[in-house]
Parts: sequence; C-alpha cells; structure tokens
Amino acid sequence: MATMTAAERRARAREEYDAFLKGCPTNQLLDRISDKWVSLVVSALAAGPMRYSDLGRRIAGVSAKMLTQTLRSLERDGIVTRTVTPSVPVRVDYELTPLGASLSALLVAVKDWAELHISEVDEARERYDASASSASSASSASSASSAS
Amino acid sequence: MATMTAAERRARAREEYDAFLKGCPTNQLLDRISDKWVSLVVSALAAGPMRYSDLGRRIAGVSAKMLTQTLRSLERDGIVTRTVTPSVPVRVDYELTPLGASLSALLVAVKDWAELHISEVDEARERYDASASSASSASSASSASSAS
DNA sequence: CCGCATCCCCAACGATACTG
DNA sequence: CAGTATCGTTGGGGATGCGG
Repeated sequence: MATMTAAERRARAREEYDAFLKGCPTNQLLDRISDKWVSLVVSALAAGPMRYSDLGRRIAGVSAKMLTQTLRSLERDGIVTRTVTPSVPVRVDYELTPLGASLSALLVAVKDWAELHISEVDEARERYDASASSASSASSASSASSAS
Repeated sequence: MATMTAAERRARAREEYDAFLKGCPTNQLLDRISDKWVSLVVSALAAGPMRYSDLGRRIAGVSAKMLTQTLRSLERDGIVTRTVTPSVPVRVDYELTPLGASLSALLVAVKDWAELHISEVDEARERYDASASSASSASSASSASSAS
C-alpha cells in the first residue's frame, strides 16, 4: 500500500479538503456568494428595500422555498435585514445592511463585466464551436448561430 | 380562470424566465461565473499558467471530471487557453487569456472582500443563532460552535 | 499524463398543501 | 401576505475504467 494511485490521492485530498474548508471561512463565504439566487437577490436589493413578494416577482423564476431560504441565509450572515410589520396581512421588508451594500458593489461590478465582455465571449464560443466541428469534418465550415 | 393564484403566476413567470434567459447573455455569463469551480480555477490560474495535474493538486477537492468540464467551458468562453504539448506523456498547460485576467481581477476582489469581512459575518451568524435559539427556549442559551 | 464515457447516488430544487 | 413541511424529480458531480 506504499504506492498510491491518483484516485486514492484524490480521495485523500478530498477528506483534507472537507476538513480544511470547515476551518476556512473564506471558502465558506466564497461558496455562499457564488450561489445563483444570492447574486440575484442582492442585485435586486441593491436598488433599495423590497417586500418579500416584490422580490418574488422581481426575480421571476424563483420558488418561494428558495427565496425564503436564500433570504434566511443572507440575514444570518448579516447581509440583509428582515423587518416584520405586524399589520393585518403581515408585511415583511428586506434591506441590504451596510455590509451587504459593500458586497453588492462587487456583484454589480461582475455584472458590468459580463455586459461589457459578453460579445467577446460569444465570439470565442463561435470560434470554439466552429473549430470543434471542423475537426471531425474539415470540409464544411458550419456557421454557428450568431447571437442576438 | 380570470383569477390567478400566486403559484400559477410563478409557473408562468418561470416559463417566461426560461425564454428570457435564453436571449439574455448576461445571465448566462452570470450563471457561469457563479459556479464554484470556475472561481477556484480562475483564482488558481491568476498566479500564472498551470498544468492540468497541477490544477488538480492545487484545488484539492476537485474531481478530474469537474476539472476538465470547468476548463473546457472556460476555454470555450475564451477565458483560458489550452496548450497541448505532444510529448510522450502528453502535457497540457492552461493559462488565462487577457479576457480571463480581467475577470480574475474581479474574483480576486470578491475573495479579498470575503477575507476582509469574514469576521463580521461570523459575528452576525453567532448573533443570529443565539437569538434563534433563545426564541424557542429563552432560558438555555446554546453556544454556537465558534469558528477557528 | 490527459480526458472521455459510464454508472450511480444524493442533495438541491420545484410543486403542493397547510399554518399564523 | 409570509412562511413551513412534505414529497417527487432531476441533474450535478464523484468513482471507475478505457482510449489516445
């Protein structure tokens, strides 16, 4: 058992990885941030406080479950505040904390990057797809569907 | 059918959402970026070109499958370049493109943010957990496991 | 050494129904 | 209106084995 296959080393690495991540808050946070719904919620709230149902409508394809779940975790992390107004139909508002606002600035930067460079990415994709198909059949140069 | 329940509206919204996303490149890209492995790979490559196996070791808990998959999509998007050296054991190097480098700058910013604010987040979590447990049983204050 | 194909599992998500 | 609990599905992703 002195020799270790690459697979075994990977398995080992994974165990260490798990343990490592437990104690590595940065990665926890990185994980949290690279969640699809988190970025959408934070972006939506960047414009100002919103009610729960407003968020549900604003974000469109989100289920109530995920919305609540996401908001809960963000609240727990001190990214948003949750304010309950006990009127006859209960009203709940969510708002970015200063901490959340500083984060939203970064996410906005990423969004801006995406908008700025989307054309380059599209071109790269077309080139990649074209060369990939020409690899199997060098004759026909297929034109990838161009972006809108 | 004039009246629509919230659930029905959600289902509708989801259809529109799908169609909408097809034509919205920004969201495609946002999706791609908010992938766990993507951020790790791009961060790793920010330090300079690396071989496939180096990346595998550097990133630790990644499987060969996900590493390849991630690198492929990044290559397709023009974020990294893939250079094959046909030596006896094949050697493959990956490197950030200028486009990828500009993206990595943002991801590094996010990472810096995480490192800078992790303590605030931790405090917020402890506060949240403490108040949550005191809500059900005001007497026993359970101490949340503190971070390292 | 690189990476693709296959199988398989589980946790994440959506839908639904029910409380305050 | 806001949130919880439960169940069913699905696809992400890990393990393995082969091919270049």
